[in-house]
Amino acid sequence: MPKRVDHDQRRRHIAGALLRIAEQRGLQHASMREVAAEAEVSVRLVQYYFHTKDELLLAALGYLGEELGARVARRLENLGSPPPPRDVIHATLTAVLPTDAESVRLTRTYAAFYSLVLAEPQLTRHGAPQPDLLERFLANQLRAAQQTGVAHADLDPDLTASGLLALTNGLGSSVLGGQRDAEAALRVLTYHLDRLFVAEPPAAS
Amino acid sequence: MPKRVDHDQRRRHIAGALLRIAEQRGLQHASMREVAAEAEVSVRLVQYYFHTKDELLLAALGYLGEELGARVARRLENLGSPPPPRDVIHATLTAVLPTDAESVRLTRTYAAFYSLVLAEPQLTRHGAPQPDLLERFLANQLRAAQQTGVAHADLDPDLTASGLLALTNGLGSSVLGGQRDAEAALRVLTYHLDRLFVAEPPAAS
DNA sequence: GCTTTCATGGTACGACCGTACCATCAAGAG
DNA sequence: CTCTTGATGGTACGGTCGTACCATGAAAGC
Repeated sequence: MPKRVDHDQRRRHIAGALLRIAEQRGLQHASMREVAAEAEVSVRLVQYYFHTKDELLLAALGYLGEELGARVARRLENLGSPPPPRDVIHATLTAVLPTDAESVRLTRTYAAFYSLVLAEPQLTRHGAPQPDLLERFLANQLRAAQQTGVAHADLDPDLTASGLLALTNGLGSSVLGGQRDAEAALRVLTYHLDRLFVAEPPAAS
Repeated sequence: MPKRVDHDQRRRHIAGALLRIAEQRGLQHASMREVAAEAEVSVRLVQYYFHTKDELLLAALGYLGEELGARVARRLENLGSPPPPRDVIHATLTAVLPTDAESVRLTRTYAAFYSLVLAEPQLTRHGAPQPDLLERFLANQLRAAQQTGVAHADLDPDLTASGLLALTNGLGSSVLGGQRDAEAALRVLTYHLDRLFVAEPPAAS
């Protein structure tokens, strides 16, 4: 046997190069040659680890999803234990709002893939269950907040959770598009979050 | 002089072909040759009316903006006079939410341009003042609704208007992405709209 | 009636694309 | 030691891209 190589590491390295190009210059410039140059490997090697360009794109999108999930998880771990639902919701939403360098990078890269998967849905035939999952998570946090009395009781948790996620995505788009800066977006998000929770939470029992 | 031709009409015809391709197959497939074929003209003619591809893209984006503005205006005209602010807001937001065939077409086409202008901002150096304008319009409608007592008085009109627009854009993205159908999006939007207005408006004075 | 000029067609050029093909090197198996 | 095989490099092929170039009708001005 010749030298064995960690395929997963190589694939992540190359896919990372594609994600960097996608974020900085858009997927239009993510050709096999450009990706190879960015990863500092030969084009042949890109072909070797990803037999076709579609496979490379799909894998890169998967890694990107992993990165975003890891960011959300990391931010949730940094909260106290048990974390107040309001902090959980705030941390989750600001994790996907382009406010710092990492979230700008992630959301910009996602945006680069957005119109591609719109135009070629066969790339991701396994329907992404991610967003639905996040919505359910947020709705459950809202329900918990209602039961402890910190969130208004008359809220519909499902509709509110859907709205919060859509609001955050819309704000993120406007930030990336330059129509608003991150602080303004955060102000809008915080304002709407404030309206869901009671001003004076009941004294701890 | 030889036969004169209405340049504006020819440009709209060709740009319309590009917009059709962008909506149906994405801007990746909007090459000069494909646009010419879709418009049923020669490639030379596309070059003649748009000296470069960037000029074609930019003009098409402008025409698309015109179309969307016309749709919003048309829907606003169909309201009674004077139209209640709540109806104005609802009509404006549902105009940009992909609920019927026309709005799906418009938002899909916009989405196709989105990542392009993110990647190549020099395409639109004249910063689009459109969204800010729409936000101000919505904020003013909210203020009017507050003064007549149909909207809650403690709302911040600017932050609320920004939120409504971002919410609608986020909902639109999820509809186009297939994570939600149009009815579900409309349900979320209506729910949030309902929360802004008082349940029982004061009797007309 | 010639000549200018707008509108249009066809095509060629250089660049880049994704991918297939043909090699070579090196390390473990026998 | 040889042979198999995983990892890698280089390159060529067919295709499409945006654009430049060279044409040709046809209508209006003189």
